[in-house]
Amino acid sequence: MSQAEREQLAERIAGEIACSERTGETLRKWRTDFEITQTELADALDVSPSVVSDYESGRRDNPGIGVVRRTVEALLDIDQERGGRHIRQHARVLSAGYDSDSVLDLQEFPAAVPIERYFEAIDATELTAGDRATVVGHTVIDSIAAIKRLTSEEFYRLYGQSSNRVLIFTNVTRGESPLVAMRVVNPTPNAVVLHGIEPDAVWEHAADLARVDGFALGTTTVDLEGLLGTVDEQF
Amino acid sequence: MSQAEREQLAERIAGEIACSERTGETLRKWRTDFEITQTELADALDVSPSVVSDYESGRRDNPGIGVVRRTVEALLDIDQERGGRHIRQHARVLSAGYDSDSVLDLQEFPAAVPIERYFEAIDATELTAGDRATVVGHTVIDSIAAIKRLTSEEFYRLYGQSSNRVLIFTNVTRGESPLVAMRVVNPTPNAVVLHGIEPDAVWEHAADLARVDGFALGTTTVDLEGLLGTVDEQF
DNA sequence: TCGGCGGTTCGTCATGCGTCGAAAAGAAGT
DNA sequence: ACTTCTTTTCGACGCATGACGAACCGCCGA
Repeated sequence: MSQAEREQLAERIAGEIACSERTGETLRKWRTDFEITQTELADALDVSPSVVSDYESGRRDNPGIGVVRRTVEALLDIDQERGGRHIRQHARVLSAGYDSDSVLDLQEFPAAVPIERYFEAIDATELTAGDRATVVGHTVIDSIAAIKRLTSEEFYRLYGQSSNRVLIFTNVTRGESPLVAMRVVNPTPNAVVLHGIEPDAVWEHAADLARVDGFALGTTTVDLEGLLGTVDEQF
Repeated sequence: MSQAEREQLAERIAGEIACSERTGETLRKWRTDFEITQTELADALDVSPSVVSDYESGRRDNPGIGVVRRTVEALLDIDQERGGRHIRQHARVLSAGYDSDSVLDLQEFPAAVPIERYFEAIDATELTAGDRATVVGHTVIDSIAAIKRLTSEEFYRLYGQSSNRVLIFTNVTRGESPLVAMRVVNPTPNAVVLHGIEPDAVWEHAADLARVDGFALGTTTVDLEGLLGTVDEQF
């Protein structure tokens, strides 16, 4: 996490907070995203915990940018002290030019990983075996946020440059739209994982579509934080 | 300029302002970038011009985020009323995933443009003719900001995906580093333009290097605003 | 059942933001 | 030199922010 990357990340978070309708909620969103308690944040900011609560609950709307800046810096500082897992994760997404509401993680593995091994690690059930045996990275996409927020150029970039990777879609109910999207893009990823649903909840044609394009298809229900942690450690 | 793009742009600008050490200067930077006077901005915000001046001159450090948000919105509104040239320009850069301090513009032309015609439009002097006859887009890069701010991944993306394009480098003294960079990347662009220097100020080996990789090389001294306007209109 | 921990609510107070308007100083054009 | 437009400077003032601390609520683990 270079200095430049850190600054970019800080600006993005600060921008989101500053432009948010409900500052407090956004502030809280980022604190919880970084897995930091109000008390810890308050300590880092050298203020009383009630202050943090007051901001987040919106008692003061329109906080000064100083508060926002200091808060963001504190979040990043704390994460950095703890090894910088969240910073790294967001920085990866950012430096690839995406928005971390839609792209939850994006990672290159140092070496190719057999798909079975990957599925095992994230505790996925395989619905369809694919033609290609390994993956070299993964991209985790919030399917709803992506549909709503990405521009067509970004879509193109995101899906089109995902050969040899696994795409994980979160926030799916049956997996219909991700699978449809995969039919449209070219080249296709090596594997697709639908997150948060059971195998029997999957859209009936999903397996067929996966077969047509020759990618592996799986589902997993492990919680996302855990999933990302595991992948970070194992590959 | 979709709603989503506008919001993203707003967040970026707001983020930069919020994280800036000297808020006022950054506020001013963006206002002038959008070619808006203090008076116009004040009108849009429905406050007296002195208020705008006070912010920009830093009489109040630590403005509330409300001020920042409203200001950014006003800038975007005004530009939109005027046709949205600056918004479009920044949005193009953003949706390609770059930072508008380093990448000043990025544009796809509807049709391939002969390099001579492009050079003519931007009033460039050709130093070396290239192998390839046309370009399909241009990318304008602040060479110093790029060197200082981009991550290696972004560099790779920026230079590597620029085949069939023209790269314009601003903020050059002799054009040494851009030309060296071009030797390293692959594929190379179809043309390179050094902005802001006269032909005889160009680094002595520049033409040779351009010849090796077969791209056209030129210089231009027209001011950047004008250049971007012209390209916007003509192609 | 009782701490302990994370979080919320609220009364209180000083400081500084947000705003105005008037006056004046620069920058351009005639 | 005179006008016009943009920007700066400054005194003034009300009210919101930024802060504290004490009290309080829910939840969890022992």
